[in-house]
Amino acid sequence: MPTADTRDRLTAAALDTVRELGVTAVSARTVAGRAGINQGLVFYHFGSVDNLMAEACRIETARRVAIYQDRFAVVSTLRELLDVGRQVHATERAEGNVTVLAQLLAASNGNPALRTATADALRLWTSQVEMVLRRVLGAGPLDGLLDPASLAHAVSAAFIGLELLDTIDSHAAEAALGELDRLGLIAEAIDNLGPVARRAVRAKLSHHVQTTVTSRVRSE
Amino acid sequence: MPTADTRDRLTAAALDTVRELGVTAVSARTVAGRAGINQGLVFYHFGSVDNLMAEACRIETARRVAIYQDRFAVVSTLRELLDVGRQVHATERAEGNVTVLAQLLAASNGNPALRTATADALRLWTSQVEMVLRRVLGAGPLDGLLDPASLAHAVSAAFIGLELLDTIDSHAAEAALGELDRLGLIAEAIDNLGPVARRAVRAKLSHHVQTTVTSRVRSE
DNA sequence: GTCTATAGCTGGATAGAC
DNA sequence: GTCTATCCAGCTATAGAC
Repeated sequence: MPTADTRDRLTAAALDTVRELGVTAVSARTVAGRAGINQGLVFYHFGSVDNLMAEACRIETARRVAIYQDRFAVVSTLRELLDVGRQVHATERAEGNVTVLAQLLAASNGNPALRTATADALRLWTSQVEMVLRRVLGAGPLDGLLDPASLAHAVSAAFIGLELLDTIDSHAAEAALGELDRLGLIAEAIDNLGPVARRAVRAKLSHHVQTTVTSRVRSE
Repeated sequence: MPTADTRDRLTAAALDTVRELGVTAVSARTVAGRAGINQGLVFYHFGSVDNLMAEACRIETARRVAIYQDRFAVVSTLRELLDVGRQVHATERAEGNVTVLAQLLAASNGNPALRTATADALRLWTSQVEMVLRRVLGAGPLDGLLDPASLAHAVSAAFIGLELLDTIDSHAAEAALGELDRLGLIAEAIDNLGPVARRAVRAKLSHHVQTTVTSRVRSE
């Protein structure tokens, strides 16, 4: 099946180009050249360079998310979530895939084809995170006070920003990630407080926060 | 002084282009055309398109940060910080300046001239955030357990990611921001706990977290 | 300082041979 | 399906008139 092979080589070459040179360096010529394939085939197989990028984004994200699915599935505490988060960050930074997503996200501005592809890709990540958060938060004292879906969006966005920061200042990104780690430990400590303190926190929270949650949910 | 006027018109037009069409749409022709100026002047005044973008980034960021400086200066509690954060997000989304920074950050990949400019620009924001965090955290029960500089990087990165997310899914970005708001309220509630609970939290935290902080600081 | 004109290049996209 | 050849648009950068 030589067709599939060519398509695969093109999507792989496109991702490599984004990783190493940034999205601005992507063109039918550079990508095809890297794949050792004629430039015209980009248009034969994908119609346009944007479509090639969109397809590559979809395929790669699905593949990466699938890799972590098993690890996400066994997370049940905040600390475990942080551990997995660190693993994902480390691996993805080495492989450069979150960077790819960040690049495509930026390039999606005023590019409808890419926009929907990156939105779909990001949703793959957030839905995974959301499932984990739902499980982790459901067991803790904050159950019902936070919205897992919204929090998942926040986490994903933070990850994207971190990966972008990493490309221009890796030291700062490393420090930031360590700090998030420490925030997680603090959250965990609060999670492990005795029942008296838990009730105190909940009492303080439930009024204002609960009303915020319900009003937001109602408006959706 | 007609020179400065032309330079200003070019940097302004460059930023407008990034805002409305994304960084990929920036070229000497599009920018100069928008400014109603001849294309060659980009090279006369700035030497290259990259340099124009870098300069525009520097100028604009300095201007935006200066606008919020007064507001940052009076922040002394976590809730006030969140309020200012919301204001910044709302204003910057309307004006599109954080989006510009996010775009340039992505475009900095493999572009040394832009890279240093965006790194400088981001540092302007983080140093502001750091000052505020130092003040806010110093008054709270977490004083000494968190590193304001690292946390400032994390906050800035999260903002960048949010603004990027906003361009492809504004609903998700809004939800994420609301959730961060709620996290802030929770933190504030903990901040306002009685002295007994405070001591309990600190006791839980201080061992593990403190050692993490000191080991990190020592390694720098 | 600003304009016109242009050289030289790269990129998107298509036609047609194989 | 893949390649060669090609057209055309748009881009960077410079030279030279004003």
